[in-house]
Amino acid sequence: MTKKRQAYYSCSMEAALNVIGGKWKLTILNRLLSGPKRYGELHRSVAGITEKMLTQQLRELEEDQIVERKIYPVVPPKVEYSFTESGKRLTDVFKALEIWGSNFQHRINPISGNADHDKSCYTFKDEEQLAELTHNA
Amino acid sequence: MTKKRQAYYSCSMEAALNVIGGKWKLTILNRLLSGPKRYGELHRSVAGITEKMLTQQLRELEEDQIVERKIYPVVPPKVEYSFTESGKRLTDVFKALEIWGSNFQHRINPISGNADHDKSCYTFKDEEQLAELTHNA
DNA sequence: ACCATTTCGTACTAAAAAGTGCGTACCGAA
DNA sequence: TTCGGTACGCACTTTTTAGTACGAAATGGT
Repeated sequence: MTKKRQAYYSCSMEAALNVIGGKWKLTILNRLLSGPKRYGELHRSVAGITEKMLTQQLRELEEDQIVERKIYPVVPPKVEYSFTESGKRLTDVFKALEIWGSNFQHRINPISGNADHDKSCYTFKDEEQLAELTHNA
Repeated sequence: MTKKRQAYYSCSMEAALNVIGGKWKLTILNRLLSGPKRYGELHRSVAGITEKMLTQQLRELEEDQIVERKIYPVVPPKVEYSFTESGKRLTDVFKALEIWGSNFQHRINPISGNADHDKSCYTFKDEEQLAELTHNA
């Protein structure tokens, strides 16, 4: 059963949001940034996700051609997921979200001693760039 | 009744997505890009939205300090909504989403003669920049 | 013959988000 | 005194999304 989609988008932004908008998708995609991953690896590295949700989200990402699914004809099964070219281009979106989101969390919860709020899912090529952009407003 | 939020974000990207992730939020924010708008103006310009949803989404955006609500003490009531400074900084996120989403729609539905798919919700300061970025991959 | 391993499928349930419909306050004008 | 215009609030229903629980295939090793 493929995901229900809005019949109509008033603009491209909405289409993009729909693609990455699932509860687990950003986390899954983040894990794939460091290279292809097997189903089981993903399952272990995305804390709390059930197998059903993992499979479902991966299917949707595959359908949208964000990730590729490579099946090795072995037993027990081996399946690897990785970014497509189109998926790789989401990097700019991730960066923008990470920068704004980081500022947002500092503003909403400035005195939290909880370092969780500073976790960065996206690893910038240039870490200094993030630091700079993050604190200039 | 304020929106239920995830208790925990594994990273800032997720927090950001949560803020702009409502079904109508991108559209509403787009309308505000051209300046402050009254409740009624927004209602008329966002096709299909109900008053309940408009109010609800605006309340959430206000709570997250993305938009400001200015009440004029007149009868009948007059209320104006506009971006906060933090809200204005979402521009980078919008750009990234628009660029990627535009490519995505071309790829998913390339032969659609329907110009709807080309609607841009975000007006770039430099239109050429968009065109350039949109077609280079 | 039986078991372990890996990657799912699927019926069912629960929770969250969105949509419907109707009501309210305010005050000046007719 | 009733009416119009504006910006909502709220109870309820429907739709969508997420979670639970369990089952299945394939095959090499014991």
